[in-house]
Amino acid sequence: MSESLQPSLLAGFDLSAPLPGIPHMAAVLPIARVIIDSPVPHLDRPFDYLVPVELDATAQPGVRVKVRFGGQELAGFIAERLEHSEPGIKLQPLRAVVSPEVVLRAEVLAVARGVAERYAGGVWDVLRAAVPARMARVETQKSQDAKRTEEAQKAEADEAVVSERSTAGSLLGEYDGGADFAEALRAGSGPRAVLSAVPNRPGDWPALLLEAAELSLSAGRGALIVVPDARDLNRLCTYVDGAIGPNSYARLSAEDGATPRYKNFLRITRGETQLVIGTRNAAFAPVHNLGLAIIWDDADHSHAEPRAPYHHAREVLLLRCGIENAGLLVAAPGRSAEAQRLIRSGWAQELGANRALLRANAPRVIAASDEFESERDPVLHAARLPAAAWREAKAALEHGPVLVQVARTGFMPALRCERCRTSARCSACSGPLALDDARGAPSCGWCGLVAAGWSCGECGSMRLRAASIGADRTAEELGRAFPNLTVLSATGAKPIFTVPAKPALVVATPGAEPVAEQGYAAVLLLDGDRMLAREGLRTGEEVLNRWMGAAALARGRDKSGERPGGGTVVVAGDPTEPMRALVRFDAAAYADAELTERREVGLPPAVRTALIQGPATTVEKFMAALELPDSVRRNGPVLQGEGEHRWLLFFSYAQGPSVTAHLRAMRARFSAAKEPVVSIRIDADGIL
DNA sequence: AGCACGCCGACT
DNA sequence: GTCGGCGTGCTC
Repeated sequence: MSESLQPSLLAGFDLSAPLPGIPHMAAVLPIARVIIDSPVPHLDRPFDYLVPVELDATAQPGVRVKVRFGGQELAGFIAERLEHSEPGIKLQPLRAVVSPEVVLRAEVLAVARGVAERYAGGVWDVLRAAVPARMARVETQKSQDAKRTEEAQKAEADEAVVSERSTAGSLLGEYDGGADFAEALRAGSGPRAVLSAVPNRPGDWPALLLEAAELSLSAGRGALIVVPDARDLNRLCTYVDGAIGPNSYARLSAEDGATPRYKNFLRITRGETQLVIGTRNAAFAPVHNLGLAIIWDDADHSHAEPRAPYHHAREVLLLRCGIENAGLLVAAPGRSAEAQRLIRSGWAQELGANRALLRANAPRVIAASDEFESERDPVLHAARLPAAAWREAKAALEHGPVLVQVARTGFMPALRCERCRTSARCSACSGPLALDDARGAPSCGWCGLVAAGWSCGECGSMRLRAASIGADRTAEELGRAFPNLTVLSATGAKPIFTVPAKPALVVATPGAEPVAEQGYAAVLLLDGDRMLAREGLRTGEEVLNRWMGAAALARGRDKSGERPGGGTVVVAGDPTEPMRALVRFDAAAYADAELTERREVGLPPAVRTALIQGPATTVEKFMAALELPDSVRRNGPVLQGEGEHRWLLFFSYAQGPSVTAHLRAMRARFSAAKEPVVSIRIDADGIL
């Protein structure tokens, strides 16, 4: 304190300070380490501030604050309170505590930092996904609301337990190793497992997941279930509402709107509930003492965040389970290669379905490759229906609804010149032309411009034909093949969630399939060849997982008339490996074979990847500056449009942390040197 | 994005 | 000798 005179002397000269003398700071832990809201990579680190005495009580770790930073007011979170800061830095005081609610718990911050590190991104970008926007109203009105419903909720839950629980046995116990897994959960330890769900069990997958979650709750630990989208969320929530009551858990989804999202988030962070069900951002939900995290259908692309740093909910949960010593259950109708890798590496155990269980519950699967047979019947041909599929559908329609899975949405989602077959493009932006219904004019899929007087740029012809058939067109053609029958069309844009147990044809795109009340009597998978024709490393795996998702909606095969007209799945197309896997109903074996193959050729997910893209000169400088071991494979530069370069790095899981940390540090250096932004995407889907 | 600090030229 | 140009780099 030998310099104590100097600061006060300086403060005396500081005319901008409204009050004379030094403001009063908190007596203990006067330093707040703050994570600031800045998109600038080299500012992606905490900064220290002084805590004024009047903010001492509320400025706790995890609260939202306002701070002054380089001449501007920024939002931030307090990461921790400290006794001392780095010497030689003149600290600013905190400007304000926005709300005393602890919205960023220490474990969640640790997870966010881990995610930022793994994806070479900014912590704040992760936090934006992890912590919902504040809705000030919700904070005050909440508590009384919770009290009021508590009584009703208890009564409701008790009642539900009586009606549902008595009929439910152990669904987990049906899987190999499932009983041990359940026992570990009940004991409060954090077991890790992967399973492919057997369809047609009581309550279906929602019952299975809830059973696992409740085992964790029974051990006094929290549970978290992450599903891909609103459709699955609604299905799961409906089941859970019926089983244990609507107030026994918190639902967390960005699609529910800012107010309900924040309201439910507060219930979780205040510890009012330990069971959370939600979509991808719920992976960060501040569940107290998390004991089990569950991810449903991790192969679904909705689990990947579309904004930087493009993290995947499965990877978030993997990190989180390590940090919080919680269990993990990866469950799906199929199997992702990533999930298979967890089994292979011994990190997770496989809860296998034995053949007897599968035989009793899986639908019958038929491969139909008889193009020429349906070629003769113009109606079947127009509906792209192999004769075998038509026969099965016709028989199944006696007993219930039939699902038809097609690749694309719309009516004619792509058009081409009738004469020379050049694909039809928009004259303004070169986007693909599409037709929405039988009568309308073609319009651009990108800019929406209506192409009234189209003529082919190659040959001058003015006539168009369909390059692909969408769900709506298929529905129309099927209506002709099956007259007097209800034909429904379900797509992402026009969703249908459930259909009654009555004869009907339900045409749907992958992921948009409605659930049939007592299962579909038949499921027709029509566009396999088209879906498999798409370029891409993971096409086969994706198609199989989409098929498995739809096949899981079919009834089980005939069991002594208990369910008349047991479920049949017909898959149309040329015989392929994914098709054989579907017939065996064994996505795990397929994923395992895929993983073996990827390991041999050194491609993801047997290895990890980093995609580096940006202005050519900057990217080349960036690549030259990287100091990575020779074992990191480099692929590039690939020209990417106007003056853009793209590189791809391949590295092992063991190298992962050091590689992503290095990329992150290098990006910060370039940012500080005012170089243009280099985009980095780690383990991006669909790039190969 | 602002703000301080710094090195050089013009003017008192 | 002092004031002020804006260029570079840091921001608790």
